Amino acid sequence: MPELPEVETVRRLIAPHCIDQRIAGVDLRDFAGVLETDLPFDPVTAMIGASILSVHRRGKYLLFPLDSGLWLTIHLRMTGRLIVKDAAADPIRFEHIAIHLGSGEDLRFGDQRRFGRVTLLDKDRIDALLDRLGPEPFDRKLTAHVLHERLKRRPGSIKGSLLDQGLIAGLGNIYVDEALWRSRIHPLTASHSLDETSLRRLLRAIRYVLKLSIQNQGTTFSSFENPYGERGNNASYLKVYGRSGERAICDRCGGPLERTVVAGRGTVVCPHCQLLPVATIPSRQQFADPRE
DNA sequence: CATTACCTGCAA
DNA sequence: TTGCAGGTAATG
Repeated sequence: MPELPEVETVRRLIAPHCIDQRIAGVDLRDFAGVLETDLPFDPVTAMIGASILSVHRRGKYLLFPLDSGLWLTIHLRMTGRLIVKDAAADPIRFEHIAIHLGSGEDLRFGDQRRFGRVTLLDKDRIDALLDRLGPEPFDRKLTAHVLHERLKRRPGSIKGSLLDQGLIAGLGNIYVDEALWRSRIHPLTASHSLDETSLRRLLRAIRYVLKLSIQNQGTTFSSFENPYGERGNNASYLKVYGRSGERAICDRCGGPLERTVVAGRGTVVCPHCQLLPVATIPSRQQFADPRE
């Protein structure tokens, strides 16, 4: 579910419910492993009584600095949901943790696939975590020139690079495919072969597709819900992601869209608009034994 | 680099 | 019944 626009949507909607709220209690349910910490004390005890100072997003992480100096972080991974509920409300589907706030409301975390994590970190650990992430896509210091410097000696496909949170933080499979379509770059293009002009187009496209989706409160494909249980409205604005199959037609040239696998992920391209340049990353299909 | 593992539900 | 899913870390 959640890439940068979905996580940002969650952040914006939960922030007014969380800021300056004291954590009155924490309930773990069937899956206690959802709450992780490296700290040498019990995270539940450490959270109770602390107040949430603010709600930030960095890449796909939600960050809650507490007045105790510790930081609560939440990563939704694939199917995590963060829902605001009255404390008396029934558990949400796949609920794993409820954070009771002083207001009488709860922040409920649920996750069908149990990949998501809630963690409690100290300053050093949060710094280490954030240091691993590349720049935010909207960071003004992130320019085509900077991207070029970082990509020009990098192996692998541009799609693989864009999915790497250490290069640029917050993109996932949906918005990588969308940005590549919009900038007419084939996902298999070798990262190092893109010149600054192409990267300027790519960066503009990344910002465009992210901003559009944030305006639409994110993309709901199957499971994403905002903290009030509502769907995002961005799916109908997608040009390629999820549009493989029969009459999936490129909005630009009218040709058929094509589904492949790049960087291990399902990928949709317009093979006409997104020209495969000379320098590409060999794909498994290209070298597959024809006898197979 | 690709593949596997982590989990579960759902559509084909 | 199989394969696939919006993510990421670990492994080969």
